[in-house]
Parts: sequence; C-alpha cells; structure tokens
Amino acid sequence: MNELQALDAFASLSQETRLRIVRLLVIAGPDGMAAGAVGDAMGASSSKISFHLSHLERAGLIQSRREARSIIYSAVYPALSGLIEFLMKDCCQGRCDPSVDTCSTACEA
Amino acid sequence: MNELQALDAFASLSQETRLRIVRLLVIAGPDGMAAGAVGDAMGASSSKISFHLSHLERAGLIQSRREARSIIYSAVYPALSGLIEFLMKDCCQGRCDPSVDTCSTACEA
DNA sequence: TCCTTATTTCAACATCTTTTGAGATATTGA
DNA sequence: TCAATATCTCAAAAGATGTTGAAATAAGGA
Repeated sequence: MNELQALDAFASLSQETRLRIVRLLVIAGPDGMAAGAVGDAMGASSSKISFHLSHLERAGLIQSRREARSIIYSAVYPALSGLIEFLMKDCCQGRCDPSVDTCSTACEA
Repeated sequence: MNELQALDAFASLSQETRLRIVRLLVIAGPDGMAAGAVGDAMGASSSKISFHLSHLERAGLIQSRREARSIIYSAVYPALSGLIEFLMKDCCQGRCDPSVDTCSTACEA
C-alpha cells in the first residue's frame, strides 16, 4: 500500500456511515451482503448507500459482484491488512508499539 | 479507542500534509520538532502548518509543549497504537490477517 | 521598553464532500 | 413484452474542509 492508497483508505474510513459499512461487511464475511441489506442495516436511502459503497469500492476496501437482481458487496481483507501494515511500518516505524500480545491476539482471533 | 476517536484519527490521516507531519514526528522521536521546523520540512506557510498541527493535536495524534519561543510538537505513540488496535479488533475482527510475521516484525521493529 | 522571532488566530474565499430526490438502468418472472 | 424489484446516476443544495494573507499574541534579548 502506497501513500496515495493509504490517504484514500483513511478518507473512506473517516466517515461514520462508511466505517459502519466496513465493519458490517467484515462481520458478514466473504459471502458479503446485498446493497439493499446494507442500506436496511444503516437505515439509509438507496442513493446514499450507493454513494458510500462506491466510495469504499473505489478505495479498494470492498468489492462487488452481481447476483441476480442484487449487487453483493464484501470486504477486501487484504486491503484492510495492507492499511494496518502501512500504519505499523511506514507510519509508526515500530515506535507506536501495539503490545505484541494484543497484536497476536488480534491477528489470530 | 472508540468509534468517534477513530473517525477523528482517520480524518486527520486522510490529508496529505497531515499524514506527512505524523510520519515526520514519528521519525523525530519523543523530543519532537518545533512548529517552524515542521513547516520548513513541508515547505508550507506558518498558518497552514498551524492549522494542520492543531487538527492533529485535537485528534490526539500529536501533542505540544512550549519551549522558549518555540512550540514543540511530538507524536503520541499510544494514539497510533490505539488506532492500529481499533483496526485489528473492532474493524477487522481478526479476519484481515496481516500475517503474524509481518505483524510481529512491525511490532518489534 | 522596544525589537525580533515564533506561532496562532481570524475572516474571506475556494474547494471538496455529502445529502436529497428524481429519473435511469438492469434483471427477473408473469 | 410488461411489471416489479434492486440498484445506480445525476444535478442541485447544503455542509465541511483547506488555503490565503494580514493581524494578534507570546517570549526573549538588547
């Protein structure tokens, strides 16, 4: 992940609705969720959800596939890993020290 | 780190100048750097740098102290760790799998 | 006290982002 | 083909953020 991709990822995650969408899709797992189901979970209008889903997809944090009439969105786990690695390596330089315990626990959870 | 703090941190890091300031201050270490020195390194006007430094300080990612005529800014490492932990635990749920190797390496570097 | 250096504050402006609602497109089944 | 469902696109309005340059504040030294 380079600086530009990281800036895009941070911008995506700095918006409440989008951060919640990412968390929802991470929990939903690889099967993902239809755009409409995401909208219902957020209580947001279809155009609003579509705007935020596009934003997240453009940033590479989620991906989509069509399935019948629905468009199914799912998390792109490597993008999230990449962002974490960017923060740890390029940004924190190993100085920010999230305890190795926490780190392993989170990694293996 | 709660959702609101994370949103603030992501917003702070989604701006090029601010992301670079954080990286600069992380490298600078606990002694930090004067606002003017940060401005020189960025090639930015004093009011611009002041605006972004305030933004980062408000978000808790950096802190300041006065030293004679200068105001010295330095990274708040626990805030960066907190953000990494937020991403790994609350957001990724252990599914984004930054390889444990990478993870340990980064953590111990 | 006055001057210099370091930094912040402020208001005006420009730019970017988000929301809204209406209409367009795509898919399926009758 | 028509109707229904699911989603996207678009333009306008609203809101938030970033930039600029000038003026204000704070500290130290002559």
